[in-house]
Amino acid sequence: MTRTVQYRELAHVIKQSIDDGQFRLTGKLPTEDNLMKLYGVTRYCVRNAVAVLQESGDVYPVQGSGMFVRENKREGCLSLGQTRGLSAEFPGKTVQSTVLSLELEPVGDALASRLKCKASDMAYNVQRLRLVDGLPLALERSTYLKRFIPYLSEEIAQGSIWEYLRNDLGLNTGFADKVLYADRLSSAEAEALGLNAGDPCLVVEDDVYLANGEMFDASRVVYHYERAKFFTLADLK
Amino acid sequence: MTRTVQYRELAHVIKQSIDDGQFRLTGKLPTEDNLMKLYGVTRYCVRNAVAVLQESGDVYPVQGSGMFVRENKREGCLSLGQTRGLSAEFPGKTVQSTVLSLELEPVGDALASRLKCKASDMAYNVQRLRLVDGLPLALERSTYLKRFIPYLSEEIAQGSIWEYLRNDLGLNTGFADKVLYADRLSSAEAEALGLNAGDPCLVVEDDVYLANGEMFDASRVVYHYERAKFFTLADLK
DNA sequence: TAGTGGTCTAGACCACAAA
DNA sequence: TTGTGGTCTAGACCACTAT
Repeated sequence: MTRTVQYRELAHVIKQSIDDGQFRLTGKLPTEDNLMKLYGVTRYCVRNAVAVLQESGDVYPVQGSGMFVRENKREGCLSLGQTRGLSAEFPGKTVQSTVLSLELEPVGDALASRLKCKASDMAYNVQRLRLVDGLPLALERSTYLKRFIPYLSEEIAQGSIWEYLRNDLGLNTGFADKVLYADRLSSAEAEALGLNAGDPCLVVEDDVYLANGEMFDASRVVYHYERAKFFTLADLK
Repeated sequence: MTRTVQYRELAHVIKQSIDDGQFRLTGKLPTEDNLMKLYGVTRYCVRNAVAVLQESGDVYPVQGSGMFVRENKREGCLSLGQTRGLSAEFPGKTVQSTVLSLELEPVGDALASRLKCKASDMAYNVQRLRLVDGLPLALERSTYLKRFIPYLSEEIAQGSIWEYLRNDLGLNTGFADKVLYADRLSSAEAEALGLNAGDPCLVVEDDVYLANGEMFDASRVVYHYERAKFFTLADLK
């Protein structure tokens, strides 16, 4: 008998079935009763597994009727709700990063309050131009507290910092606060993105936290307004 | 003994306590055990109540340590995750709407596929300028299927359509798909918002669904880029 | 080692939808 | 009326944190 978490695994299996189109005929999942029998688990596990899929927007419930399959992404749009790094957003495409600068320096007064740390705390400041299939998509400036990210190099920054943090450093990421707004491009930003100063842009500012609630990253990303659209789900309950 | 849903009520009570600052000293909720004893409910109810607060971003869990209180809104920002109408976003301020047009007409080919209905289906098309404390914040064009919204008037549209749908029509709203991007203002849009043609703007396109999964509203809102910022939470698990 | 949240079992009854 | 998801009880043991 396996003694691992059952419901996450079950959620994954069901998600696979959805992607395989196994429920396309009815548009909904098997009943909880059937899922219990199919996978030999209790109702608790089934409901937990389905709850995972609800949160990710893969299904929605209709009491008395069933769990219906739902699209949780949009063609050509970046996902806002579940950030897993830009690389994960473009499965078929080439995601590259040009590292414009990478420095280890004190956080400074301006960011210290935002990062809830001392101004003298050390941090990696990274500036990258993110390219998708060779075209500039976004200009990113990110500050990682050294306390949590002990090492960062230009070579790593050229790839996916996100995957490095999770897979190599084993960082237990938790959640992020995001602020979005439209603005005008500065001349420096415009040049990097291949646009003109004053052109529109979409700005996303992230405060990123570990699972234990400690903030480790503050970032500001300026997106090319013609190439970046975002998709997200909202609950209206 | 009340036979109503306990956990929603409990969630509400806990939320009140949070807002009252009762957990400010420790920064976290009482333990599950204590909540059980405090409110005389089982652990199931406690965990469900806390799960509600987790989803809304009011708390986050740290296994072995506690449920910590978290900010789920940002000063001067609109909430993206839980739309309850613009009026609900500005508790202290005056939210007005100038109705630019309101017509009952067939959906037409362009919107029919998006609304998953026939082109001949009737719908209310509403255009409104949303003002906060007298200043133009956004220009909204929304299409409501008559099948679900049998009546709509200019008087209603001057107030909160959202509250009308929920409180008066008793509509059981479910969820919304949102697409966000930056763009340039057309001359008509610019004039309404008090800006210049070609200026940046933030566009939000919504597909809004009932709890049973039927889509009843398609909208496009163009926001004043200097006055509208959005705040949202992301899960990184 | 004690405290705290996470997972799981095996039931029961309620609320809503569809036939 | 039957099927299906929603709420609830009363336990048990596991995993992680803090001391």
